[in-house]
Amino acid sequence: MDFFLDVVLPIPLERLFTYRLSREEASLVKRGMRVAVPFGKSKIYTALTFDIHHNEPQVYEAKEIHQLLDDEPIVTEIQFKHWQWIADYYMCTLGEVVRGALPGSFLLESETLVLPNKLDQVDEALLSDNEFLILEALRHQSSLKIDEISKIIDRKRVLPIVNQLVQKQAILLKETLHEQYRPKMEKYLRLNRAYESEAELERLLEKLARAQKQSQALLAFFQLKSQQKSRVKVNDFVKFSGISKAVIKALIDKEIFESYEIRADRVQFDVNSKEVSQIELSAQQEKAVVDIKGNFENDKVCLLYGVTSSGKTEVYLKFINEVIETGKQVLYLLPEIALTSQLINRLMAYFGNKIAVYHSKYSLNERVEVWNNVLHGNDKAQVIVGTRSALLLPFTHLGLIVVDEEHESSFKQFDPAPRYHARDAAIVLSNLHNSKCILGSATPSLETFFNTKSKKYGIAQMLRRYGDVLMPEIELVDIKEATRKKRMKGHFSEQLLEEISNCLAEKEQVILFQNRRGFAPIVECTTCGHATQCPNCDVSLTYHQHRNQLRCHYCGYHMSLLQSCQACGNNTLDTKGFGTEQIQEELLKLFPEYRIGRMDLDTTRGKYAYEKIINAFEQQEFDILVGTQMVTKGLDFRNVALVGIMNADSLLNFPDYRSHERGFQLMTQVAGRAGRTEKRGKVLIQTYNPYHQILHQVSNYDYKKMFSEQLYEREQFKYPPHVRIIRITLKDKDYNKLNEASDWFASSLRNVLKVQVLGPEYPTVARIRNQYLKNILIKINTTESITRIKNSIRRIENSFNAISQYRSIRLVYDVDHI
DNA sequence: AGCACGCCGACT
DNA sequence: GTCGGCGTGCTC
Repeated sequence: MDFFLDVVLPIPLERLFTYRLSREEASLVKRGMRVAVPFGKSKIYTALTFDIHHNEPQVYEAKEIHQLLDDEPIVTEIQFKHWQWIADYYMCTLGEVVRGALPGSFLLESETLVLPNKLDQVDEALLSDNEFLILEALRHQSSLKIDEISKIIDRKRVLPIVNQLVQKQAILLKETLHEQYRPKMEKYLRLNRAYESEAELERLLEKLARAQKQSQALLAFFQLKSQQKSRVKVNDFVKFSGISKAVIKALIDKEIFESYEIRADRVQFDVNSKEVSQIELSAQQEKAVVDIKGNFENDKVCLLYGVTSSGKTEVYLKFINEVIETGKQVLYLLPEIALTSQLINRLMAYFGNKIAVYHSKYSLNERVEVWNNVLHGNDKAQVIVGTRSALLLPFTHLGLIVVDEEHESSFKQFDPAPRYHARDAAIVLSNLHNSKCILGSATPSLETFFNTKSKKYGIAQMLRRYGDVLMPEIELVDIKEATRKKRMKGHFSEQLLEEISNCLAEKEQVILFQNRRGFAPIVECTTCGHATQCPNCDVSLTYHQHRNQLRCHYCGYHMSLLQSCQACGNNTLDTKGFGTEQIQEELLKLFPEYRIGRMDLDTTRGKYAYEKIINAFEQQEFDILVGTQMVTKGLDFRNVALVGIMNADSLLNFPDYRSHERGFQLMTQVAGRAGRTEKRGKVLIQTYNPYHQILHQVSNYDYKKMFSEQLYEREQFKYPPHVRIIRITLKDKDYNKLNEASDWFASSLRNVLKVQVLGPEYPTVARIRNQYLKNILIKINTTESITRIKNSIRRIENSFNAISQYRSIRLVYDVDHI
């Protein structure tokens, strides 16, 4: 009987692909292994094995697989179920989830190599110039890659020429898979066993008497060996003895030393475990623990609503500790890597090397290692701290998921599919594992708080700060008035400047929050009002001072700043709006004797840039830190007495139903950075509109009022959590075609769905990378079957694609769009 | 998604 | 002519 294998390819295609298996392969294959399969004309792709069966496909000839890449599954059954849920719920393919889940180095692709064949028998007279060049190159190199050939003959389309040469039997093509993951090997040194006995050793030392360096090396080796009482690493030995590599090599060549390699674990931390020191909880924290446990007993997800610095982390630690004692795994999700360094140090102090970290700034190889450790249930990956993609790891026995800062919108994946919300997908995952789930926040998302109100989730509250430190005093500063009276210095009100001075005089630190990076968003001509636009996107370019450049934040286009206006030629360019860079600059002038740091996307590129800035600020190498959103994210600075929000209005005036909620969260979180020790901190919020209700709710710490007001508005205007939103984006570079097509799509939706359909509308940035965009919003009542709606959307999509002009238009679904 | 194939305008 | 651009269709 023949065997056939269905596989999932990491591409956005709905269906599985079927390959033929030999009997022997069939006996080896289990679901969830990687397999290399030929795909298309000549490529080899990595796929995941799904089902084995005997149903031979009728309409095509199944190809044979290329080779199995794993001995054991690297993906678990639960993962498949979870991924399938993600694909269904977020309207993408399983392949896209696979692509987002597997560390890139798991997904090998083939590369075509060109090899010489019967070069001597080729009649050179029959060769074109290009063909001759290729063969000439092959006389010197044993193989060539396609893009190398492209360089040699300086043209893009190489394949026709290569194929000609294959026909003339001058060359051969070979598809090669390159395994990208290499375990890191460490070199060790040992003494040849022949010299183990003392007699032999003495004879050896005599023999080396004239080779001074070599006998020194030998002695040093014994010294180190007795010190370490374990294997001797070559590198350690070199460092210890100062013996050169040449000497060591000579000894190896003489077969006195032997070198050998051991696979080292790439992901290593300095372990300074204090061994689970007892976690001391305050009465408030104890109470929260009890409340959470009560909810767990009813199998409920539990929200831990604790104000900033109420000590949520200790509560998590308590639960993590309990879970790992039962031998189960813990997943600790964070919105961004930014938070990890401080938190990891803390977790490590308690749990030592049971902590593993997983996020996108980790290298491919490191991610593979964490993946394997999780899959095999290794101790050293018992607690995973990571960003949303950590959710897709192969947990085998997950006991607890903590979603910290659950309100953060960065839990929702945006650009490539799968566009999943990590918080919601985490809850599904915890159900699949029968594990517990804690959501934590000082400013819960409306959705989550609403779910606690409707008793879907449980809630535990901590409304006082740890050690009963007072919440900082928040004051609103009316800069409209101050501007009118000409009492502003740049972007600073007198009041803010005064508070900063006081603070600095007391040797305390200041954080200033400005929700915009760069120097000034726009450079505008004051004569004609023209602002330079991006040629590829419908946005004005943003000015970045440090490179004196105008940049597009959407496509990365950049140009140097011109002296005069492109439109009218006048020399009257001026900046409008302001960013972190400009604030920093003004501060340098206002407080020349102090040190001013900046933290935003531009200063935190690179793997450790973040840590560096945070550490520097902690060590008080800066007096003032100017930053964007990043400074709000749960960082714990002891010595910050003052927080200034430069412009609250820019946080509230987004044309978006969530802007008030978000503004409240952002300001409350930044405010929480102030005065985390005994002394009461202070927060100044500069605004043109001091009567805004959100600002009052922020300054009174009135989350509940904000919640009820916003919830009411969401109800009135039909927004989540009262409805679900699916956003459909259509993209095309043909403006008219896009308009026509999106009208067609929207009216079909209206006809079929009988739910509210908004749009099509242009987004704020209506063109990105030369593609025009249009959005359609579908609002679905929570009582409605979302599956039914999605099926209808799919059917409409099929009809849409049946219209040939529309087929080229890209469709993007974003379920639960934020 | 990639990638080949095929048709069409822009240059060596 | 030849090359590369882009639209179209397919991938077991």
